Amino acid sequence: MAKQTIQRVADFDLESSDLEELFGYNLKRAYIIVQNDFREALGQDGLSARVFSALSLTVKYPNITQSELARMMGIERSGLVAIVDELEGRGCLSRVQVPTDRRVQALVPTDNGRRLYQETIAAVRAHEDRLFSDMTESEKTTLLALLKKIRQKGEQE
Amino acid sequence: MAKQTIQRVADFDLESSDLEELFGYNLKRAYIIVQNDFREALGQDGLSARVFSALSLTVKYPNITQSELARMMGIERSGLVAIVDELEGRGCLSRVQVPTDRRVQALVPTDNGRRLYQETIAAVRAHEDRLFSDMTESEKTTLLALLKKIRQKGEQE
DNA sequence: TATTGTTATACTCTATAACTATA
DNA sequence: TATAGTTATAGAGTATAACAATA
Repeated sequence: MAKQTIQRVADFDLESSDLEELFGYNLKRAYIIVQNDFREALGQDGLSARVFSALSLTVKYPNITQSELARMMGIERSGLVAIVDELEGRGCLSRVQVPTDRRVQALVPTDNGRRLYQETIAAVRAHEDRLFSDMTESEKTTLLALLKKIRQKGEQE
Repeated sequence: MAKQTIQRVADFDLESSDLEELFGYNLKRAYIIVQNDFREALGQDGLSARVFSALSLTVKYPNITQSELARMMGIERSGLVAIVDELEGRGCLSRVQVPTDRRVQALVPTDNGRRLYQETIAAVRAHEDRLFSDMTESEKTTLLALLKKIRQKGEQE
């Protein structure tokens, strides 16, 4: 059972690891928890986080192009193809030819896509409400503001 | 140039997307920024975040086993093999037979491993200090506390 | 029976590079 | 020349399932 080792680790637990003071480590651990809960909440054939994000932005900005969407999501154009394929396959949006520029395909949400989005955003909010139920409103507001501050700093550079 | 679309997106930018209010989305975006900066800061042949974490815990808890380490890092045992292989390949630790339980191989940091760890943790702290330089001490403390609160909640379940 | 370390394997997410059709 | 969408491909990082050795 390697009791010695387990014992010693427990003894040292009082002084925390260097990792516990790092933002990167804590962000990752927190993110994994939220993401796993997201997946469980949306179930077997629910949307993945990235597909949900793409649907959200398409519903918000109908006729958005894939390049614009990629830029907003912070990923490469090429990575969006599979995401849009999935949303098109689920009947959530159409790729529509734009007469003024035939290179572009505007993404247009269908009624079905809008309906699925409303259902999904409700489920996502319920999952976050539950997972963050032990935070006060003030703590939640602060946390969001600080996360956005990191994003601003990162996007400056 | 699909000016219409770009124009409309810009117009709507005033009211923010639903995603901006979600913890999952903001955590992911923030985490990606910190992680990319970590990679840049540590350079071409620097340690990856996960290898750095494993080294940190091995230095802190010499003689830890791989199973314990996996548990602490929140990943599967099998995933640790490649990480420990890399650290062994870099001469940062040894797998040592434990006489009392011959299934176990204790991870023992070498002097070289401890030296690399000290160099790396200094570089990591410098990277985080720089990246978070526009936050006050109070904001940083609050952010860490709130991230830990998410972790506690997640690990309860 | 259960656990440790390990291998094989597959899946998700992402990036890079090159292609095509347009502009 | 440059851009939009696409394909092919590769690389992290992770999980699951099974195995041998050992408890």
